[in-house]
Parts: sequence; structure tokens; C-alpha cells
Amino acid sequence: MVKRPDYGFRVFQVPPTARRPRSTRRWGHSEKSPEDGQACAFELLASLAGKLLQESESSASSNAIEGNHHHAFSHSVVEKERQGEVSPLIAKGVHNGSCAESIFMTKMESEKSSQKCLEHAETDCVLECVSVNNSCISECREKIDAHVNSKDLRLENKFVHNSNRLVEIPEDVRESCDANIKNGFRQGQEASNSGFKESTSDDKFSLKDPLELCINSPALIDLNGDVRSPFCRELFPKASFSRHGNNNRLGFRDDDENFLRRNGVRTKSKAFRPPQHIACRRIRQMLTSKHRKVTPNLKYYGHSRTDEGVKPLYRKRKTCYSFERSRHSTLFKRRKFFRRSIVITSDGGLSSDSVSNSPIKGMDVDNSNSSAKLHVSKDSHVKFSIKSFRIPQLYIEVPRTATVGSLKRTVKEALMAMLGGGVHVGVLLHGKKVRDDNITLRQTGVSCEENLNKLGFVLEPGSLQASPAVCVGEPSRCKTSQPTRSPEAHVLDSGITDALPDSSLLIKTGNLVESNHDSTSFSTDTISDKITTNDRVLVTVPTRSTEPLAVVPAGQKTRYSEFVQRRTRRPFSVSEVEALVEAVEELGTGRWRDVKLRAFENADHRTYVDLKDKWKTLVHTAKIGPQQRRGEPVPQELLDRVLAAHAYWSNHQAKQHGKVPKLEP
DNA sequence: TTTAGGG
DNA sequence: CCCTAAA
Repeated sequence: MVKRPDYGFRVFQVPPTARRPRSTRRWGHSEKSPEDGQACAFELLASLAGKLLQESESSASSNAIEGNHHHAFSHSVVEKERQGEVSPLIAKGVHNGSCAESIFMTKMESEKSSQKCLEHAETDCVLECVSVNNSCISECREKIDAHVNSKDLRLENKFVHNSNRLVEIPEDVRESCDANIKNGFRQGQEASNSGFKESTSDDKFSLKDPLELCINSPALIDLNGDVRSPFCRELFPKASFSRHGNNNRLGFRDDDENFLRRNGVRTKSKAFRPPQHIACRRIRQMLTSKHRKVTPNLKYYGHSRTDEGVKPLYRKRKTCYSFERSRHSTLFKRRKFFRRSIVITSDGGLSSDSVSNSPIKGMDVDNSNSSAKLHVSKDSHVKFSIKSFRIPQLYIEVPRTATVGSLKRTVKEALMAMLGGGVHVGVLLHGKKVRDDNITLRQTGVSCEENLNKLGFVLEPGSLQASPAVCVGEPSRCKTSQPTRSPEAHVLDSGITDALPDSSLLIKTGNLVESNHDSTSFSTDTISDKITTNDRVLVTVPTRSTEPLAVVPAGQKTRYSEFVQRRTRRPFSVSEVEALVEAVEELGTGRWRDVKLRAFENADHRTYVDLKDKWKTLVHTAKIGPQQRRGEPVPQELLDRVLAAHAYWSNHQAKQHGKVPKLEP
């Protein structure tokens, strides 16, 4: 029992309210995914993933930790590639796994590629279509199925198959493309230029129990040529996808610690991380260090083990903030969107064909691999040519015991969760979001020559259902879906589509500006479910959990700080204020972490700094006249308590001479 | 990492 | 909300 200060504050109980039933959460269970028909592309990915997983596992067991070796699998692929025998669809495993890569290599540079080559490239098309355009998937799926089910499958290319199906290209298709591929390599083109990055790493890597699936840039959405705006969900002409090399990368990352634990071997794993990982990690660090808490938008329901609970890794202080989180091994332990936005940068009308030459670069803050053109014409119109969007990096962690099928579903769900609700578009200038929809491009400076290369577009999850809560294992173990920021995304009307010329994305200024909705309309209608536990822990679970994807700055990484997006404003509800007041009454004003733990333990979007700030504003609010207050009115009764507690604790603090009163039992 | 305050 | 010095 909490010993309360004796100034007569009454105890109140936050009325318990039920958490929104899981059944109402979209995609609450992936057994029956709503987009089954769209699983195809991700099944491809997952097939690769599954195979790589197998490979790395078997290798790990056989080779122990004798690192410094590429996986035999990798060797074989590399070797085949040197011999020009690699099919255009390439999977590659880098052993010891910190980062096994699988790459769809579909760069068909030559327009002379046979139609079969184009069909071949449909592998990528599927990915892209799935990403944004739902209507295309069935068509692409047929293509894939045709390949997969073909009798001509080359069984020896086992690195792209799983137990269920082969994802391989028929030989005749392969051969017809072979010359192109081979030539490409022999001409000194970097393998990475085709999305294939040959690892020269001789690093040691350990295997992590839960494999983390890292999809860096699974898709590029081509808006050139025949393709129209992805926002309008129109059919994508498939052929247009085949002309661009993509960097589709699957990276498996293993956990050093777990591996070491299992093997009793110590390596300097971090130091040996491949660049991809360093980059991954750096992004993550940057984001987390900025409190860019990537609250998961979804949890995954798994299928493999019912006795496995869920242990979301919310952040470093999870041990403190996750009192009840399962200690079980987890099927899907963590999912984070590191890049929570899809960014397109303009290149100021300069060359925009420079698809990133390396997966690393693609991850970098420096988004110099421009994918959009911007041109100011003499008629004072600004023409935007958006070449591609990139799907943000996803991190998915699954245990080794996860089935390939579950991995597939996980990948699919992650992507669908991110994009399934549609996307909104933000406009970035100098990396900062232009929030005012009602100012002109001229006012923003977009049309200024010097800003041509400072413009970017951001894709953001756009719908109410963009963040389904999915978790693995026993449903009761699933923690509350993490509340996320309300979108500040702006809805693009179809009017933009209408404004588009038939074969290229040209957004006319007027439409761009005027068709956007007001960005503030979202935060106000956020619906929150409030739950309390026996300890008056209050959690708000916005049903509209559509936190924008992280913004990838368009500028130089040295200016990264300029591009950190501000968190979406989330006004405190009266209930939250009540809980805060309650906690402060008991704990005082100098123990915000305790306040957080007591009353907002599950509200990950409220940091102790937030609570402290809110208290500060509450005190201020209580002091000013009611007519000066803004926002949702706080009951005067609460404000009175704020003032009382503030006065009490100020006095108390003074008397205690800074000593923190020990009120807890 | 937390606290405390200014911006 | 952000940033950050200071503890």
C-alpha cells in the first residue's frame, strides 16, 4: 500500500475500461490474412529467407564458430555467378551470419531482353505491386505461379526454394537472360549495381537465436513511363518494372549474444559487423537516441508454438517498463520500422538514374540515390518526376523454430500493415516536413532553384487500419498494441491523379497544394481506449495508430539532426491528466520515471519527459485564467489538485532539502 | 539514463 | 515537444 502524503489528497480510481478486443484489431490473426492473394511476393522473399535460414543454421552447427568463411552456400552462389551461371534471381547467403543476403537481381539493362526476361523480372514486379498497388497482385501472382509450378524448374538451384515451392526461373528463361547478366559483370559493373553485393567480409558473425529479417529496400515503385501515381491504386503496367535494377535485399541477422551463449565462444561481434549491419544499427541508434521510439504498429500472431509468449522489445528500458512481459522465448519478438517513412528525394533535375549502387548506401542517411526529378519550367510550373519509392526497412525477428510459412506471413504482414491502409504523402523541404498544406510551393521555396535538391516526398501509412495488432502465441500474452503517433500525413486526393499526364507523374502545383487535407484533422479524432490495471496503470490505445514512418532525410547525413521529425502532438486526455495528477500527488514532482512507471507504464508514447512537461504545463494552466486555456478543457477540480500538489511538493522539496521522500513501501 | 529547465 | 546540461 502506498503511503500517501498527509495532505488529504483523496485516492481516486481510474475507471477500468477494457482494452479493445483483439478481434477488432485488423489482422488480429494471420491465420486468415486478408491479403492472402498478395502473399506471393513475400512468399518469394520468405522462401529465400527460409532457405538462408536453413543454410546458416546448418552451417553454424557444422562449422561452429569458425568464422572468416563464407557460407558454402554463398560460395557456390558467388562461384556460379563468376561463371555466369547464376540465374537472374539470386539468393546469397553470407555465412556466419550476421547478414545473409538474398537478392533479387533483375536488372535488365538491355531493352533487347527477351520477353521471357521481362517475365522473369516479374519477380520484382510482384514485390512492387504488393507494396502499393493491390490490384496488380493477382496478375503477378499468376506469373510467379507459372514459374514456380513449371516443370522446367532447375532443381539444382536450390537456394531459391523452400519446402513448398521452388522459386526459380526456367532454364530457357535463365539462359536468355544470362548473357546480359554475364556481360554486366564482366564489364566491371559492380555486382551491387545489379542489386547483388558480393561480400568480401571475412568477419565472424554469430548466430542469433531469433533471426532478424532485414528488408532493406524491397521495392521500388516506378512512376515513370507507363506507371501512374501509386496513390491512385491504378494498375501498374508490368513491363515498366523490368527496366530498373532494384536493390532487393533480405538480410538475416543473428544475434551475437545468443550465439555466444550457445557456443561459449566470444567474438567481437559488433566490430565485425558487415557494413549493412553497421548501417542498420546506426539508423536504429539514431532513431532511438532521438526517442524515435518506433512503437510497433503490429504484432504478429504466430502459428508455431502456442506456449510461446510475446515479448516486445520496446526499448532499452524494457526491463523496467515491461513488468509483465513474457520471459518466454518469443516467436516474434520485435519488430521495428526503422525508417518509418518512405522518402523520395529530388535531384534537382540532375541525373536521377543513379539507383543506389550499394545496399549500404541505400540505407544511408544520405539519400543521394535520387528517385525523383524536379524541374522548374518557364511556365512557372514545377514538374515532379518521381521515379521510385522505397519501402522502408523492416526488421523482423523470429526464432529459429519459426516456420517458413510464419516467416512469410510475418514479412507480408509487416509490409501490409505498413502499406495496407494506403499511404499518405508528405512533402519535405530540407528534410523537414512542410506541414502547412495551404501555402504555395513558391512560399515554401520548393520552386527555388537552390531548393531543387532539397525536396523530398514521404510515404506514410495512411489509414486507420495501418497498424494492426498482431502478436504471436497465446493471445492473452499479447500486450497492448503500442500506441503510435497520429499521422500527420496528408491525404492526396485523386485529383492529383487527374492532374497527371498519362504517362508520367507530373503534379501540378495547384493540385498538389489544394488537394491536401488539413493535417490537423487526424489528431483530434484519435480514439483512445483506456485501460487500467489494479495499479491504476493507464494506457491509451489509439485505434488510429498510424505512426508515420521515419523520415529518411534527403540531405547530407551531417545534417541529420535537421531531419529528425518531430513527434506528432498528442494532447493529454483528461483521463491521462487525472492519472498524472494522481501519480504526482503520491510521488512528487521529482520522480518522473516513477510516475511514468506507475501511471503510464504501458503508454509508450508518453515518456517521463513528456509527463514532466505535461505537469509543467498543467501547473501553468492552473494558474492562468480559464479563458486563456486552450485545448481540451481540464476540469477545474483537477487543476486545483495540480496546484495543491505542486505547492505541497515544492514546499516539501524545500523542507527536505532536496531529499527524495520515500513514499513507497 | 534521469532530472531539470530552457526553447 | 524538443534539446541538453548535469547528475
